[in-house]
Amino acid sequence: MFDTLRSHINRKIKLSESEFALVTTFFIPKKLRKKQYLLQAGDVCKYLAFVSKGCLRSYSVNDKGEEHIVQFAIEDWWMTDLKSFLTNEPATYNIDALEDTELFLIDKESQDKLYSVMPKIEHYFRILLEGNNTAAQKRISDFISASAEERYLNFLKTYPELVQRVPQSQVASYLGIKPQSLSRIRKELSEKK
Amino acid sequence: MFDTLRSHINRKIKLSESEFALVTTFFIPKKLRKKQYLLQAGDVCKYLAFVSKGCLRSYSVNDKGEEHIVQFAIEDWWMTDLKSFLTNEPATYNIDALEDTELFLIDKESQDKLYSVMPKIEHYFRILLEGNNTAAQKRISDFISASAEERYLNFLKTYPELVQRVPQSQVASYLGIKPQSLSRIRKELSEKK
DNA sequence: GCAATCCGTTAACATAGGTTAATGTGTTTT
DNA sequence: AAAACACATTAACCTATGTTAACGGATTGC
Repeated sequence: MFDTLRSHINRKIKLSESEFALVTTFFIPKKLRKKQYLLQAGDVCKYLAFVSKGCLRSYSVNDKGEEHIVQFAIEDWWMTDLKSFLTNEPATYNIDALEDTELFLIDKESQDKLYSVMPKIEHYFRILLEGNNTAAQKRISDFISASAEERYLNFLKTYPELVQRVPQSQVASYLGIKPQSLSRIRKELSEKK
Repeated sequence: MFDTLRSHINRKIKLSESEFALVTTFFIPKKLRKKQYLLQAGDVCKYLAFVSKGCLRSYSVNDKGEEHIVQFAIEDWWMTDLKSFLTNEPATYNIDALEDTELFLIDKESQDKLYSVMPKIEHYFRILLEGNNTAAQKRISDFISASAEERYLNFLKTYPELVQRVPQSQVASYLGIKPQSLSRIRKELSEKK
């Protein structure tokens, strides 16, 4: 049941059978159908989610109704609206499923309790957060200094699995451009080479 | 000497006098003159730096020689090239001082040792990383969905101190636009209202 | 105190990406 | 099987931001 989570945690820290058995008691399994929400903007984000199978996206919707994808999460990724999760403020992002998806959820209180009964888990999340920070840094760097075409090429290189799995319009949204523009960029790229 | 660091840490966790005295032994004080480098791209980033006084910036330089500011750090902020610091790979960013600056430095081994002798410090950094992640999320969100004008207004609101302290051209670089464009945007804003 | 440099402004022109709208195709719903 | 929908493509036109270049005031260095 918790195999995916277990092997992900074991890649960063070492836990015994019984320690991991204890860890699992803090998580709630949950399945989402394609298009189903895990979180809607305005609600408080109560859970941090580990994707065991499937694909999620988090996105904002502005006053014109335009969606902008902030993050994708496939197998072995964690997803939440971190700010809302940490502060209990209403979420600014929506999270929903791009495919039928299986998750393990943990709420903030359980997580804090887990930290205190098993400090190695805080260590695990600290390492995870470091990785997230470097990835975010990279993405910001890209937005500051790269053109849409360069960002698309970087995306292809960094997340080749995702390109196969999510509609092109969703990739465009993640890159901060319109689907028509991505289509044009792809055409130009194919003409170049 | 370590007052600024102490009060910053004490805002997140509680340390006794003697605990904090131990913590300080892990840090190296350092002063930088304006324009002096803390890190040059290509070198390995050995230190995580706490700004006690002054102002740093981290930035990339592309093949055309254009600089793009990834982050500012004033009093009470931490600065590093996180990826290089964690992996010992050559840094992709430069870090230098925009003002005469006073720092406390810690290297990776010292930090890891500090985590093990004082787990509360790992807790402190975990909380710090969470805050960093939410700020990065916000900035990415801004790049995906906001115009240069909106990003500038957000910057004014979020970092009013910085607008006073750093040259406008540096703010433009942080926003991902050219100084001339920021100048034009400011003009349009002043005409509107 | 003078020269050099940095910094912000402005303006004319260029371009990447947005907008609108039409078309085709495959997929879901009924 | 038909209708409705989701998704990608293309094209003509529009706009925000980039580019190049010139100017002037302020600051820094000698």
